[in-house]
Amino acid sequence: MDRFLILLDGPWATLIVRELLHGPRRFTQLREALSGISAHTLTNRLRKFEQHGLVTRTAYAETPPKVIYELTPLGTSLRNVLNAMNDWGVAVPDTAVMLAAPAETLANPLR
Amino acid sequence: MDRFLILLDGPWATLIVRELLHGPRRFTQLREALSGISAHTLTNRLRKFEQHGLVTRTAYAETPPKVIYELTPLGTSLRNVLNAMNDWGVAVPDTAVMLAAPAETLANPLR
DNA sequence: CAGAATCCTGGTTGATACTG
DNA sequence: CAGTATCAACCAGGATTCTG
Repeated sequence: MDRFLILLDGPWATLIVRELLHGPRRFTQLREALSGISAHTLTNRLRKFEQHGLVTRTAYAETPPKVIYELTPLGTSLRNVLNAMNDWGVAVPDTAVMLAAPAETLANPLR
Repeated sequence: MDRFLILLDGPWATLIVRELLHGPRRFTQLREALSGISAHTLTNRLRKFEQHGLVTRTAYAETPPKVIYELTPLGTSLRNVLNAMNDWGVAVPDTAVMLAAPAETLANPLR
């Protein structure tokens, strides 16, 4: 599991893999799907994944150029973990996280 | 799932929750279990968890003082996700991750 | 024992401008 | 289209020192 934490470092890393679980994607497709991510960040994450064997990068020498990113079997094996995260996020009501702080603090005399 | 990524930010966050899944722990117990973590980091993560309702903090006014951290039901509900991570780490052979990098890295000095 | 206070580093991320 | 280059900000994390 330590390995998981190293490979999927940062908030975007996980989201990128999740997107690629839907199938091969082009660079621009990923940028659009992950609204808010910068080209800089997306490139860095993809390079890291590539180095660790999670994704493959295929470039086509056309004009305009086309690059396809695809999960390797290793990358695809992350599906279960990503699903578990998703299930948790769906199952937990918003109020549970949002309204948690104040009451706890008051119930605790020492602090 | 986005919420998961925000709450369990950084490598230590996940490891701390995993340790608390084994039961309530004292501050020092956590430090020993998570060899290498600084008091600074441990305190910060625990405070964040407390604010978001993942753990409860109970302080006993003794000498020496004693503080117990315990997962709330919300925190315990993370068990499935943590298990999924663990399963992945165990299932993936070391070689799959280790041998994917070196050639790429040397040929491609990104920085 | 369980922190708090302070200073500092490294890595992720963004913004912008530019290229094959 | 798919990046690269550069500058800069934020935050997790570490090291150290010091309390109640």
